Amino acid sequence: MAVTIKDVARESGVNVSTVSRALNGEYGVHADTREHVVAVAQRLKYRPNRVARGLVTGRSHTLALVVSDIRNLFFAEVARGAEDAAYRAGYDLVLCNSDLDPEKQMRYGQSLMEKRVDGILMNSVAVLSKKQQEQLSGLGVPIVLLNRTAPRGVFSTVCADNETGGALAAEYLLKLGHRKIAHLTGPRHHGNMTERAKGFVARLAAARRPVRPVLLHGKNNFQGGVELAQKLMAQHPDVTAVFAASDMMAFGTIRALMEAGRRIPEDVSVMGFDNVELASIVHPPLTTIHQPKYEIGQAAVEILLRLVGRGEHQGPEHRMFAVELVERQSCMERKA
Amino acid sequence: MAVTIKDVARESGVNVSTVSRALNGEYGVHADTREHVVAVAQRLKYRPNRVARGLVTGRSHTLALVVSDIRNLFFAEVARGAEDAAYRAGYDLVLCNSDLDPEKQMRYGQSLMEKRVDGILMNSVAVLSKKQQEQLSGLGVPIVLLNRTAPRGVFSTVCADNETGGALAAEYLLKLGHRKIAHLTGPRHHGNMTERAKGFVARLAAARRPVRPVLLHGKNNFQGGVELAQKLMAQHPDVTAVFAASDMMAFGTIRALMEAGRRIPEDVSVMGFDNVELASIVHPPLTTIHQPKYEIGQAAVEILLRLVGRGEHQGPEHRMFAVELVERQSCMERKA
DNA sequence: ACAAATTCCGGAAACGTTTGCAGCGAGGCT
DNA sequence: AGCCTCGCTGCAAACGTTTCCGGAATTTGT
Repeated sequence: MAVTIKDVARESGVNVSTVSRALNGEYGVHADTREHVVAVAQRLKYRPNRVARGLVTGRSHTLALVVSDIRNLFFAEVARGAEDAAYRAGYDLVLCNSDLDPEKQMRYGQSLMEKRVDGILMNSVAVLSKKQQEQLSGLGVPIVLLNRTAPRGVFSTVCADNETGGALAAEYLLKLGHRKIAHLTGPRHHGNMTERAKGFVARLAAARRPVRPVLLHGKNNFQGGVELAQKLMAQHPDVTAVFAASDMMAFGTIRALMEAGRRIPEDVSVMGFDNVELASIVHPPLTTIHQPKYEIGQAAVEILLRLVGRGEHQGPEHRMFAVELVERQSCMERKA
Repeated sequence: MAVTIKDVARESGVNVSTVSRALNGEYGVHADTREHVVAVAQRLKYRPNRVARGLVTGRSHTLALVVSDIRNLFFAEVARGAEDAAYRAGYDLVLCNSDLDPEKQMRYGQSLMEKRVDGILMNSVAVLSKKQQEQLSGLGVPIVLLNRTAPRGVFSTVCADNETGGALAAEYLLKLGHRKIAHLTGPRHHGNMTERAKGFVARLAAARRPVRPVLLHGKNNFQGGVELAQKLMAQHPDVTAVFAASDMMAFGTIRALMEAGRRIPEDVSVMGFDNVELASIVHPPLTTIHQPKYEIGQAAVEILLRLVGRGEHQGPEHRMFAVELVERQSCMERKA
């Protein structure tokens, strides 16, 4: 059906190997013949079959991105950064949604392996058992994770400086004079969020007059924010500031607080984390910690590309991005 | 390196062809030998090389999704629906961001072709020239579009009933008593949005006392909404209701209106289209037209799968989803 | 009990590339 | 003038599967 390298070879009167070399710009083929072959290939609209090439070279020129849910704005940004970088390098990016389901995650790992992807970009392996993690790393394909992981040394990692992000939030709230503070965070095994919490409570504890925040765990999405905020109001009605571990959770807490008649920021200050586009859109505009999502995705595939470059994966690479506080209107000084 | 079918064959004392048949569950292999082969394969942790298989079968078990930008919430939803459906069928989904750039779009088409994807899910070909469109359809791979397209018959399509969506919006605003109405829409060649506009103005014109809305074209995102709203206030300060062609644009117009001191919905009613999750989150909660984004993505790959099923692509399929008005708090009756 | 049909399995071609190796001619060096 | 080198090209193997075809073994039918 399609025109193959053989057709080009026949049509231009040379051997397929010559065609291959000419088209791939290798040394050892005369300029004239190369020109001729290229011309014929163009005339025939020859398109190399990358599957066949992949079979012999062992490289598929494909990367995979497995996230919990692409509808999460954070991952959408990361995905865009990753895809752009992959595109520039001539790689494709296959998208996988794991919902953080261990079984799904492993099945994706297997399937991607069978398809011989050259590298995998994964948001977390925290939900996997030790054995499953080893199984993954034993797949022989470089993997970069989107959070710092416990067993450093096996996987590469790219992430924001979550810990100082948490510290920044604490500092800011402290500066505003808040003393009754809560932190609404995600599931317990969520690496990035635990780091945010860690930095947050550490900084609060290190204050001249230390404060111990209320800590609540829940789902990392809008609904989770709503639920946690309701719980918070029931259990600790006196908090004046809450730091949510993600913008989506912050949106949820704002919603719940408002519905309960609290004003933001007059009655309670709310902070988020991520700085998604919507953070500047909602009302009130959300004060939050910015992390460079697009750049994270980009950096991740760059690392991946380097890793696949040097055959057997050398030592993993790690990269951490700085975060910064972006001050908007969801926080204010504690009223005296 | 990896264990191949030959290893399994040698280890289990049968021919590779038998292994292949046994593992693929074909007829013509004794139950005992199949069992044995399967056991050996499992013991050796054999994973078939899908690249090799793809080379001979001509099927890569891969679909592609090319959207303008995955960060667009609409596409993120569609992508999730598509990926879920693909996953269920054992297919992979490669993600491409075109920015609606014709060149990028064509390059993706070529590249995906070379990789022998089995089908392509594309949001629009409107920016492509006639010739480019033919080139795409001549690629020999089924393509389904996310909007109704002019030259019906070549591509399959899946979309919401944008036209009656527009009509619903008109009807609603009319019912609320509005007479000075504006419609903020996207770029002129945006298929779905022109349909929305069409339904909208048609319904307004069909009213007992027909009204002709102000029509403004701009970018389909938050910033576009801001700009259009500003322009609108300058040119037609007397409008009492605006229908934005997407939720993101609606968010932008709300922002611009509020900053100009207008109250929503007391001074001006605002409607959107899409019903993204955020629509219920922002303040005020946005009245909008719901379209089933997830289901659209899902349906699109289902069609694709059917199309690749029957080898040479038969006639294209078309599917349209119903929309519905979801009433929240961004609209109210025109004050007498 | 013999022909025919059926079941099971092995051999080998094929898919479309890349790539190591060898051959061949021409040109440079001594 | 002979030899070596070097640039260019063809040949063929290899990548890991699937699948067509034919043969052997077994079952069925009469």
